[in-house]
Amino acid sequence: MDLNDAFYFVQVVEKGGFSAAARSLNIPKSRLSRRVRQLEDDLSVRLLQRTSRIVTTTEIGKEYYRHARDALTRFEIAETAVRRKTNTIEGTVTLSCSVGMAQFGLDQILPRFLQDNPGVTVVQRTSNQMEDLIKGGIDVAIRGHMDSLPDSSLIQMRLAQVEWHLFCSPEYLGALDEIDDPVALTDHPALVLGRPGASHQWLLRRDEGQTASVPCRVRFASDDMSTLKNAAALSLGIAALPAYVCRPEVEAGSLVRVLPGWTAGRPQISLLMPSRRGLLPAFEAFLDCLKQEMPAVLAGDAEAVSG
Amino acid sequence: MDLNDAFYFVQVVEKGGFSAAARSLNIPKSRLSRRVRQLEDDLSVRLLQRTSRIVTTTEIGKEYYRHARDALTRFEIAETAVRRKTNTIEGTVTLSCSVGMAQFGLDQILPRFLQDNPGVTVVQRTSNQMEDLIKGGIDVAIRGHMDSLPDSSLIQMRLAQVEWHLFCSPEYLGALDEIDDPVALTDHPALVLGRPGASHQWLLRRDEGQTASVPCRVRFASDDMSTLKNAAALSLGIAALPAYVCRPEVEAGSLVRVLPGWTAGRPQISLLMPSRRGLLPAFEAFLDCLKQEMPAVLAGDAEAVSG
DNA sequence: ACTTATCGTTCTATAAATGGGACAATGAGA
DNA sequence: TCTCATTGTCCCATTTATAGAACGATAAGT
Repeated sequence: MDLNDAFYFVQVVEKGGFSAAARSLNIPKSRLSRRVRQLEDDLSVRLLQRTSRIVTTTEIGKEYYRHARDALTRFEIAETAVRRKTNTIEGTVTLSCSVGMAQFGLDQILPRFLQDNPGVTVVQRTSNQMEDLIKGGIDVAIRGHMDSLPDSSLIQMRLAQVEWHLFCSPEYLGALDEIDDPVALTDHPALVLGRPGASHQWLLRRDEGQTASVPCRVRFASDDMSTLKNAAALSLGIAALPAYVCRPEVEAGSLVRVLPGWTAGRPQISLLMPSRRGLLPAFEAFLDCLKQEMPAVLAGDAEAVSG
Repeated sequence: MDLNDAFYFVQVVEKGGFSAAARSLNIPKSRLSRRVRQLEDDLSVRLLQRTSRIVTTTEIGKEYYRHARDALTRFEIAETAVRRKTNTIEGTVTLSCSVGMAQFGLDQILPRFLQDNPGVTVVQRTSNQMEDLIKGGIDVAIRGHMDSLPDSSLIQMRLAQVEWHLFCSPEYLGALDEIDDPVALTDHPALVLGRPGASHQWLLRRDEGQTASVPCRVRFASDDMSTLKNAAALSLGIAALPAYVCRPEVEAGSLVRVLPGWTAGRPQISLLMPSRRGLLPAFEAFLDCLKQEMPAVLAGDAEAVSG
């Protein structure tokens, strides 16, 4: 059963003949003749009676026509629904990101995007574990990573490069006095993101390329950057965190940077998506928004903070 | 837009993958892969996200699926409606025949056929003019004709051969006494079927092959055989009519045959239909019924009358 | 009774879709 | 960690459908 044959048949019925339908569809009438006959053979029934001049629909042909016309209308609805979403900026974008990225990067960008694109729905799924995009039905993920991501079938796009710095409270820094040597931080209490092993160390790098590995004492480990910031502000130790995450506290004076000139990592922030094919305008608008806004929110201001 | 692609897509969604759908449909998966991709290209949108292991439906793919599934169900309904009629004896048969055939041949056959086939509807259209079957949406026509019918795209089937005889009332015959020579009928008042010209004549033929052309005087011309019979029974003249038409009156004694041994024509009764392709069981049952019953009703009994 | 235009069908070189295997990627199970 | 089975995609010889002209048939116009 070839569904297109039903379409051709419906056209012939509606235009009142093979030639008229052929003109209307801009296809050769030989095709119509062949396909309609094929449909009749498949159904083992005559749908049209034809002479060389006129075509009429048999009783059963009329019945088939009614149902087929109905079915075709549904297909048109299906197509229209899709085309509307491919022509207007609307639909749903599902985003995966880390909790930190959600709180300190996207919290500014997403509301603005939603305001600018009233037709778009955004579903944000925060998780500190990298999820399977395709299994999870995720359109796009934002991830930070130090080295280049492992090969996969996913499309990758670089969004920004951010810097991690060491932060502590002004009081804590005062106790340290003006230190300039990473070694001086050895065995200081560390406020660590994630689940560190038994031993932990800060991997620092100076602008000139000089590196230092500073062993430290894990005082507090958490998945949550907010809590780490608070712990640092309460002088519980030194936290390695993205610069953009701590910017408000640095400006407010509740946190200060330790060892300016040394970074605690320069991860790449990348965007991952399953495919580049057939992107909805809503999705492309979302990508454009991220590509435009993220560098300013993350890296650009991070430099401002470090300066 | 290839509607089959939508079908393939729906199958892939429902079976949860290309391979599963391919197994289910017993088609190579390469086709599914290609056709679904074609559909996505046509719609300029991604409907499925795929890795080498799993397939998930995108948001817009889900929406398209719902509508397409709906449309496909309608197509299934369309096909089922047809298949039911091709598997069971039901439907409508439209029949065209002359008024005389309706009154004196089919009046016995059609009610019996309708009783035997409760699912079948018969539409009878009586007319003494040959109608265009295809224009009129007529499935089958029954026509009498003397010579072979002109070539046409119609299918022809011989049903029976009938005899026309000359009839008059017993009183009228009594007045004639036992005539045996057609010439004796010259200028008798004729009760003529149809629209005769200024002059009219009976074309008679004897069993042995002898022929005679008898000029007569048109006293009454009508399209209606019933009226002609009545006119003959009222001794208004001599009518040439099909034997089967006058059988009841002959048996009742209100009409007698003039010149037994001479016939006033032996027209062929034929069945005409637009095509032999894709006949419904209901229609075939109708044909079978006619082929079986007509000879008995027309020719068989006509011979019995003439014997 | 002509001609002319148009109808649906048929024919055949050409273009397009197909099938089946090869392939890389990826989970499951050992 | 290392098979091994299975996933979806890609490739290319083969099959299939197609386009366009030719065709016979049929109304309409003259």
